[in-house]
Amino acid sequence: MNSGLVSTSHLVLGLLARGERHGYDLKREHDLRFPSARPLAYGQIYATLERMQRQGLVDAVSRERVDGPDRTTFRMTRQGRKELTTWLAEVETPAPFVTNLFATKVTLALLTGDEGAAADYLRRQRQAHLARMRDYTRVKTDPESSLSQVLAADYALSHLDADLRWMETALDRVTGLTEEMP
Amino acid sequence: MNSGLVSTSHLVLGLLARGERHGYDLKREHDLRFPSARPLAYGQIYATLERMQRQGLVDAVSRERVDGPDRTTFRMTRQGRKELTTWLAEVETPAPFVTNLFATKVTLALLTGDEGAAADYLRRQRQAHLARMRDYTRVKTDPESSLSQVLAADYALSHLDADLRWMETALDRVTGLTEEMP
DNA sequence: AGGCCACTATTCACGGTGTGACTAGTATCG
DNA sequence: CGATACTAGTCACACCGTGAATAGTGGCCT
Repeated sequence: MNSGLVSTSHLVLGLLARGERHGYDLKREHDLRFPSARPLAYGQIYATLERMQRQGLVDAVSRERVDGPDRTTFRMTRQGRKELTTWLAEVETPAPFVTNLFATKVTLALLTGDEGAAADYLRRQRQAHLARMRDYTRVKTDPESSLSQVLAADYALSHLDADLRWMETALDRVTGLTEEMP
Repeated sequence: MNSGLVSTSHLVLGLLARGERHGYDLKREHDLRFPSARPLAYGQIYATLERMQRQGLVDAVSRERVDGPDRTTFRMTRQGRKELTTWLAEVETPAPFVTNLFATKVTLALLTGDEGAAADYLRRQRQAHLARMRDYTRVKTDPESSLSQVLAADYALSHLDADLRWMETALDRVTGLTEEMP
């Protein structure tokens, strides 16, 4: 399940859909619209814009100075618009492979022959997840929380819970395994 | 929730824990141990090994020819062993931010002012998820499936279900929104 | 008046990460 | 004896992100 990755280009494209923007602007708009999302660095935006320009998705409109240093304004090209609508309509096919970090760690721990380490890891990881879930639950019940924060918390909670259920069964299996050993 | 990323170095380190290996070997062992995982390209392994060597995590042991082209055998250094055990014991702190691809798409679709597209996307994404879930359910009930496949399917299913629940509420919200419009 | 800080806006060098094409040796099979 | 498949690795390249550096403007405090 890697269906959690958002390409920076598409993000920028989406933010440009409403009109011309310069890099600094895009960054602030991003932070405003996606407060709970993965942080986006300034440098990242400029680098992405340059790549997108090379690919013909955006155009540098103007270069002028308004109360401060020079700013370069960008707009979507027709091709960019097309790419955006395609992407927005495109269903994300959940990856045909499964990336489960916990399973990988446990498997590798067992491979090195250390069942104790595997079980220990699982127990501590479970504790960490439970703690994180308590945090999100607090966000949900906090009347100060914004709607988008509550929605993000909901999403996070259900995925943490999914992880947790996997860990419980794995733990049963691993401890069962070690107890069988003489 | 980006707790689904496995760094290639750690993976390689784990596979090297049982003894010396050369790149080609590592690739095959990976495919054997992690059949449901993200595919790992040969080139990726060699590149990773080189970086790890630079970082002092592995050593090139020997360079010899055995029934075929030259092969370079690698082994973990003491530092590599240490890094591995640290990593294996290290609890993954779920990211402090939430990456929700579906939410991002819907938000951007709404930003461009296209509620229809947003709702439409959600409906089709839901269908895709349901289809994928049927696939995994089939894997689970298939007596031919290996244990690791069943476990992977379990994990995938619960996460797909978590996504699905998020999409259902989002869909209610978006369609409610468009119906309010004149 | 002078100094400092905060904000705006961008650039640059660099490093990790992965991809696809290519080379090259050996074995096998018809 | 030629084609093919498997083994093993190299290389050039592109993407993506980071942190530091640069540079202009305005405001505030003393």
